[in-house]
This record gives sequence, C-alpha cells and structure tokens, in this order.
Amino acid sequence: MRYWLLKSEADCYSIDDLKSDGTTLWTEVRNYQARNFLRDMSVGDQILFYHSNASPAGIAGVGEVASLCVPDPTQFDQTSEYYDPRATAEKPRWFSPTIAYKETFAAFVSLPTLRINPKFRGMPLLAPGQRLSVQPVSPEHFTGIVALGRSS
DNA sequence: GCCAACGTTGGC
DNA sequence: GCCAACGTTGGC
Repeated sequence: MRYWLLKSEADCYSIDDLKSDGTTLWTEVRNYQARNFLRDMSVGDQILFYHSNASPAGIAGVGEVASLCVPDPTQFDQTSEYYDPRATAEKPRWFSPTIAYKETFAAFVSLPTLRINPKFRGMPLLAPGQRLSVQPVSPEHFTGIVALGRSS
C-alpha cells in the first residue's frame, strides 16, 4: 500500500464535500507529473486530503483510493474549462481515480505545523515553490500526520 | 490581491 | 530542441 497527498481548493471541494459525497471521481488534474502519480495509485492506497487556498492551508483528513483511474470525462466535455481538444476516446490524456472518504481530522494539521516539526522535513509538500497537486507521501510522514490529526 | 515559482506554449 | 513569453498555482 502506498500513501499520497491530494490538494483541493478548500472553497471549491473540501473534505466536507467528500464526506457528503462518500466517493468522488478525481477529475480536472492537468499536469503530467500529477497525472502519472494518479495512474500509479492502487485500490486501498491512503490519501491525505489537503486544503489549499485556505487560511491556513493544511491537511484536513484522510481518504482512500476506491477505484483505479478511468479517462477523465471533463477532457471530452467541450463546455468544461478542462476540455482538452487534443484528447480522444482512443487516446485520452487525463485520468481520474475514485477517492473515498475515510475521516476528518479532529485537529486540522496546518502547513505551519508541518514546517516547524523536524519529523516532516523532506516532504515534497514543504519544498519551496512546489505546486504539484498530487504527491507521494512516505509511510512515516503519513503515520505522523494522522497521529497529529487525531490528537486534540 | 500580490507575487514568486513553476509549467506550458509556440516561434524560430 | 531552445527559450522567451505567458498563464497558473498557491502561500501569504
């Protein structure tokens, strides 16, 4: 089993939205490196759900990969701002796994909290200037963040 | 809303 | 295939 971090703009799709949906198709990723990570996901992989554009930004809870990637339907939708004219049904360019809700942290784990804790040094999330919306997470970092999130 | 960092596009 | 211009991300 592997561990990942998924970013979502908090005012666009938050952990509460995932909770009420139960599962969601993770669409609209338009970055090749992020796409490749999505394709690497296996059913049962654990997801840290990160709120970006929040104050503060940080990790709100945990999800799980419920199904492997399918072609992202928004790439074929001419009315979508994520429409990609270069994508075809035979050769889709973008892919979406299904993510299931697992838990909302009792204690939101903010970005500043992660930065001051030497345990999390080396996380890609904390690297200056990184913007990738899908990132791998080490088992140690995942466990440490979940422990912080469950504490109150 | 600012702006630094980064990815993508497209002319050559 | 280089690289400048442009657009986007995302923390603050």
